[in-house]
Amino acid sequence: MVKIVDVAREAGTSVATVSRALNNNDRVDPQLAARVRAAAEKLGYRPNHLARSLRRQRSNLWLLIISDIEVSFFTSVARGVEDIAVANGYSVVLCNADEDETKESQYIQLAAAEHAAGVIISPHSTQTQIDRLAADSIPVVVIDRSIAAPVDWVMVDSRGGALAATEHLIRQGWQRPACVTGPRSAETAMLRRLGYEDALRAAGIRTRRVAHRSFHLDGGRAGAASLLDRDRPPDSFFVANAALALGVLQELHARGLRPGRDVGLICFDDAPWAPFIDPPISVVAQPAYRIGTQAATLLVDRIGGTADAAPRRVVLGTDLILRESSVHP
Amino acid sequence: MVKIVDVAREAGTSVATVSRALNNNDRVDPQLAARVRAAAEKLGYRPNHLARSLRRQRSNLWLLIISDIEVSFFTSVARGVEDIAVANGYSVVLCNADEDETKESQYIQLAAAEHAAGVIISPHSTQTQIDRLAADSIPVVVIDRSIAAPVDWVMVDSRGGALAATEHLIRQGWQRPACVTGPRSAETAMLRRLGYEDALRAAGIRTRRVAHRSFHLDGGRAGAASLLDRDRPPDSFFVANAALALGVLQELHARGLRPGRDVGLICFDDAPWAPFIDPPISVVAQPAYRIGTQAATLLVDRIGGTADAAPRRVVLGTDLILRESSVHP
DNA sequence: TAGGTCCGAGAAACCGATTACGCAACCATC
DNA sequence: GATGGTTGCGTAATCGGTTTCTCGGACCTA
Repeated sequence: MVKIVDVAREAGTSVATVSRALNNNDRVDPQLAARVRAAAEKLGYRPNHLARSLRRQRSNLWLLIISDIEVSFFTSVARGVEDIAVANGYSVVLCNADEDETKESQYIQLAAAEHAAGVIISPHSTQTQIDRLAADSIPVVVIDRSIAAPVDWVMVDSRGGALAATEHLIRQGWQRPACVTGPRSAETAMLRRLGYEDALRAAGIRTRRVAHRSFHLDGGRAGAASLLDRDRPPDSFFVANAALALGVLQELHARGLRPGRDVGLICFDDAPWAPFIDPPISVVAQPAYRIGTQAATLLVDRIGGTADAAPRRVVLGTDLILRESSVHP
Repeated sequence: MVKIVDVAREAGTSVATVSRALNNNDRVDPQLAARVRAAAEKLGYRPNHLARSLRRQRSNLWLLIISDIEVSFFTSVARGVEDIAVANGYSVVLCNADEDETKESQYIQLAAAEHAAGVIISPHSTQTQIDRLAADSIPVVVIDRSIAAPVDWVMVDSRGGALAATEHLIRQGWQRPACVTGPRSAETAMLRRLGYEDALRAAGIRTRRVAHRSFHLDGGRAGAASLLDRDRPPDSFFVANAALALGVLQELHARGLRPGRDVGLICFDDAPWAPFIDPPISVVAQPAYRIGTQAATLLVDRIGGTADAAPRRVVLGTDLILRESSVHP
């Protein structure tokens, strides 16, 4: 492993000059700098990131802490984050907190131990200890969920998306829309419920048909079943995420109900399979990749800029993608 | 940030002893060790990973270099890797090479610069410069594709899986199976084609119906179209991965052909949506999570053990999951 | 009691970069 | 021509741990 002294010797100069020439933040005679660069090139010198980070008290690693790596929404986010990170000379450590508070807090500790340059996190709950990062002055950007602490965040307009989706169902002619959403503790679940209720209110529909379940396939199935077993069952569903929607689809299928004919169906998240289900599913698409790039851009700014600039909040809009599952016959 | 000298002062001992006590690899008086641990606990001491890694000449980071982060196969692998890594005190840097040779080689450089403890990689091609890692004596485990270099790897029995899938189609009564697979340069694409051909040979079917396309939706659609436009078109499809299968589905749909009635269809990879397509898709399931844990386990062993132990190769079997798309009416 | 062995712990070197500090050369000003 | 300010570069301190080296004392043996 060739190190900086080797380059210095080759170029006939000191290590300080090599460092300055290669990081060109300081004044070095252009000719000398060229000689240094040539020497570095010739020897194939690669700076040791560990040494550099130790001295600088800051590595060039970002931690991206997401709640579930197998959810396509998060992988798209991750891709967006990574593209921007790499373009700015950072590397991304992907951490899968798995909806587990303990794991999440371990990763937050890790960020400190590795002296991460920054953290992007979709917090498990409002209890998430963002302040620990602030204590080590590690910049943070929060995604997907809002948070009380004064930090940058990027969110999607969940309520607005839910409103648009439910309005669409009603405009199609469905009379009794229901909402299958996530747990009350999840902010996105609540916001999507609220958007659904906004639409009902606007349309003068009194009966709220809401099921809160865990954000998984089983939850969707159970939620749909409980709603369909009511006295005046719903004729259409607004579902708060893709995993839930698969469960709802299962239950509908089991009861011989076909979306786009017997019931209406629209859900959050444009999962890659949504167009290929029969019938293709109407969705509220979240700009997942853009959430990633936006969050990453905020982080780059925050790292470069002053630490105490006012927090910036970005709310991205959703797109309504209409397919066949929501059609009223 | 509390550091090791603070702990030493608190415990009334030297930094060397603190280091030894906390890493308990050396003999320290148990009572003293307890005092040190108590002091560390009291002060909330967290070792600085950068300093440790610099001295040890090895960090506790793994690089996981995968070819496409949005493919569910790889996210499952990633999850498997991460679970084992974290259990062994490592953290995983997820690197998305995006089927791009340049990006891949940058990540390989990064592994050296960060003095990664190990690398798990699904190599872009046989040209992948694994040897650069060997030069820095960074342990490597290769996944998904085999490779000439003497390294550990974990693969799936692609050929066997393809054989089983095609045999199944033939046994169902389909007469003219075709194969839509990836580019010739991809080993998995070729192995799956070979398995398909093994089955044809065994059944005495002469006509090979094969389309090589890129491993994407568009490739699947184009491949299916070209096969269906032949004089004696296929009546069934063995498709080499899930993205291709979506394209094939599109093309079938466009021509009014329904899997499980007009044509047979089976594909590699049990994508999360496969059971929810109408009709549900029969698949050859790869044990993606287990590939991850296996690779990670090999890496842990390799890091701990001698560097020049003989390379170990693991081939995991596939599971045939039969749903409706492959049924012969 | 003297001499040898063993064990635990402290002092100091070390990992490889960045950077504070200081020196020398050069230029401009009075 | 002395003074003061720049500029360009080298020396050495520094980041925070781990590990080697060394030494003092306890223990054992003769």
